[in-house]
Amino acid sequence: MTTLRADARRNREKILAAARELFRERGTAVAFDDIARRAGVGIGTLYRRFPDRESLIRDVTVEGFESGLAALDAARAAGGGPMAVLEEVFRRIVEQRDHLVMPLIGGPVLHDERVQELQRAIVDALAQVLEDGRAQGEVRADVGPFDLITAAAMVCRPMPHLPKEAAQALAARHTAVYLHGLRPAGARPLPPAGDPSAHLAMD
Amino acid sequence: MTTLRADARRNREKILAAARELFRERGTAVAFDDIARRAGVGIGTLYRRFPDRESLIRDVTVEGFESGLAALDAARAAGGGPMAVLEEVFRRIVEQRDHLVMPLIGGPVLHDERVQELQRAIVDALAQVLEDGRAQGEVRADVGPFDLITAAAMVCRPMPHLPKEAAQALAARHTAVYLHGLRPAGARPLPPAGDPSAHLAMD
Amino acid sequence: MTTLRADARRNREKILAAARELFRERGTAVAFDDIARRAGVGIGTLYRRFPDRESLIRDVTVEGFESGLAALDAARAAGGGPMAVLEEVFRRIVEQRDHLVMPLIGGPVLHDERVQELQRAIVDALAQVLEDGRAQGEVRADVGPFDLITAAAMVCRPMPHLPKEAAQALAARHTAVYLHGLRPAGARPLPPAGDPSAHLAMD
Amino acid sequence: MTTLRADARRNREKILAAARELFRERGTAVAFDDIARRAGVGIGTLYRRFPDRESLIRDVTVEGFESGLAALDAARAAGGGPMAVLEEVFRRIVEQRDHLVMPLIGGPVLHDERVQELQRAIVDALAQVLEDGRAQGEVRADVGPFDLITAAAMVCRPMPHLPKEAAQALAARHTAVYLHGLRPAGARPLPPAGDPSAHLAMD
DNA sequence: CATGAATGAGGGTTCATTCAT
DNA sequence: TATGAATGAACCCTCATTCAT
Repeated sequence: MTTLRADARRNREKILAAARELFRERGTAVAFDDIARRAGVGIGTLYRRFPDRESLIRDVTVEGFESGLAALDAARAAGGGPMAVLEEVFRRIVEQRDHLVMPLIGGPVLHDERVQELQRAIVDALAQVLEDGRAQGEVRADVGPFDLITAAAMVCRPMPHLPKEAAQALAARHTAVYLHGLRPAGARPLPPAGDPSAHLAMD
Repeated sequence: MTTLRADARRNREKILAAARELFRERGTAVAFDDIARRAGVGIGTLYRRFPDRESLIRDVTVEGFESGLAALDAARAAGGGPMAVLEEVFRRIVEQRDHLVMPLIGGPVLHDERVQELQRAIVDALAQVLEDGRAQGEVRADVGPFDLITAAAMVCRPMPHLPKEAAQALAARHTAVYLHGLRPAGARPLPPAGDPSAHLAMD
Repeated sequence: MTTLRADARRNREKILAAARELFRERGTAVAFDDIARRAGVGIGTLYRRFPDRESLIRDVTVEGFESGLAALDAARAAGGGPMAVLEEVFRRIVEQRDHLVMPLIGGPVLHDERVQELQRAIVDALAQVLEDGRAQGEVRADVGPFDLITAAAMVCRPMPHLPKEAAQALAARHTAVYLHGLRPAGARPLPPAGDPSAHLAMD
Repeated sequence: MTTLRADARRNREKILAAARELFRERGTAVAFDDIARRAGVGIGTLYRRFPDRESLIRDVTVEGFESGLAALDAARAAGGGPMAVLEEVFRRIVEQRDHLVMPLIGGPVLHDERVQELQRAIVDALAQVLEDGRAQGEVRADVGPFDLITAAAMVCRPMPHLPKEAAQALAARHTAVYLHGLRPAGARPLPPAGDPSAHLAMD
């Protein structure tokens, strides 16, 4: 996969875009024929590029992670206190939620190297933000990066029977309440977390 | 469905139990043969009792709603302030989360009468709890029953690649933060909700 | 498979007959759809009865062995000296050669119990005939049962590009020369055989 | 095919070698991709050199015939009586049997000119050997060149489930008995042959 | 009523063949 | 000329559904 011929590269992009849409609309079990049709390529091309469903899911997942990490970087670059950063991250994520396939913690995709690399970058950045938040008294101390990843995955998960706007509104409201819940005032400690770092993947 | 023969009734229960388990393990698209096998009945029997997938999903959904409503009633009966009631409801729900198929707002199941009846009962009870919460200054004013239903559905959704305990821990932590976010102090207003009552269903 | 329903049994026979024909016409890689069509059953029925190609090949093989054993028994029952018995066996086999799927020595089917049982019966019967032949000076001493099985398999193998009569004539002529070669007069010893009993299967 | 560029010629040889191996290992229906891969050329190159499967089979067949003819010539050159010649021919053939794709009588390849030319040369040479054999009383009179070609094809056919040595041993033993059967002493006449010259081809 | 056999539509996958690079 | 990407027909197999026992 070092360098792909120009047309092959274009096809790869079209397939990934189609898969992302259809995964969200109908789940990751969607028919390969349909993905190929929407991408405008032959079924054989899809199989040449992605020999099995797992590899397609993997690559869509990687893209989701990359978007998430980009949102995080952008939010931090925009400045503001730690809470403002978190709000901005989630605003961006919810905004794109139906172009995103946000991995949940755990699953086979975890074994992929690129996925792990992205995961680590995200965990590190979030840990930093949370650390700042704690230092400035804006964020409760018992919340960790995996809680935030879980929350992001939850509000990104498809709600197949709702119109896009309704789903987005519900996700935004849920997010707002959750973020408000991150503030320390009067908080009782959270239940223990186990070791969430053992898992990270798509739904 | 007025009165079923004793053995027929037993079969119905076995099928529903098997479906509930398999829906959670592998999704609602699971093969009917497998449901029949796990239930220990013939495939013909399954079809006699549930002529199509929709009707099976519907009945499992109804059971989920009934559990939710029961949890709600039990929590209210246990007494305590409104916030204590909500905490107790969610504690019960998370506890049973992998025996529950919790419907999200919206979807075809909405057209069923029994489902609507349960939905209304749940909405009414939640509205009452929230009303009390507002009156006592424990709960922010801009949260409605559908936000809570959404939250409950979210934390109940399957996380197929995680061991039960890990999923339950994540759900409990998420719930705790969310509930803490329901308190009014320092809250900024939520984004608008549209009309969520137009939808109610399973994932 | 203890007792099959009457119609299921009939279908099984039709499938086996179709498979036998098509295996001979086009090889064991023939399309399952075609087998089902020729048998006059649905593809699903074929799969229910024979979950994979191996099991279908196995059962056709068993039938081939059974025919071979039957030919052997009939020939021995018909009486005559050992050489007359062998001639009669091969005459019968060549006669039915295009209804037969004659296993060659070696292959995965060997692991099947029924196949091994038939193999042993055939080997024993042939060993007896050869023993008699040796005793009466009609058959050379260095030929064993596996040589005869090999010869039978060879003359039964399909010759796809020849009309049935031409194939049968060539097989009959080859057989006649081979059997003539079994007589001891002037024979030089055969090359060593290794351990042929380690193998037995279809082509 | 007048004169091929040096590298093109090399490619042609590599493809033929790969095809010969794979035909024997997995049959003539083997995937073209696999042949190209084993030959170390692109699939396009394979198609440029052999526009269809038939032409590839034809050329492998021609090579088989050429080897057979060479074995025949070498055996005759080695001298000895007619029977010694036949024994030497078959010894050589069996020895190389798993590098040989030996055509059976009949089939589409027959229409190729080079194939017919080789066939005629082989038939003529065998006829001569048999004629000598008859004259010297070493070979029965009712055997013709096509019987020998059939025998050679039979003992060369792949036995996919047997290790090379086992297959070779069985073939050598079968050949020895068959050749012994060619001697006239006490022979009963063979069944009639039809007109075998109407057919000649690969399995 | 319960059972499980039969059916065939549809989705998964391979591979022969063409064609752009 | 060599390459390998793209294509789609054809085969494999599962499974929802019907129906005979």
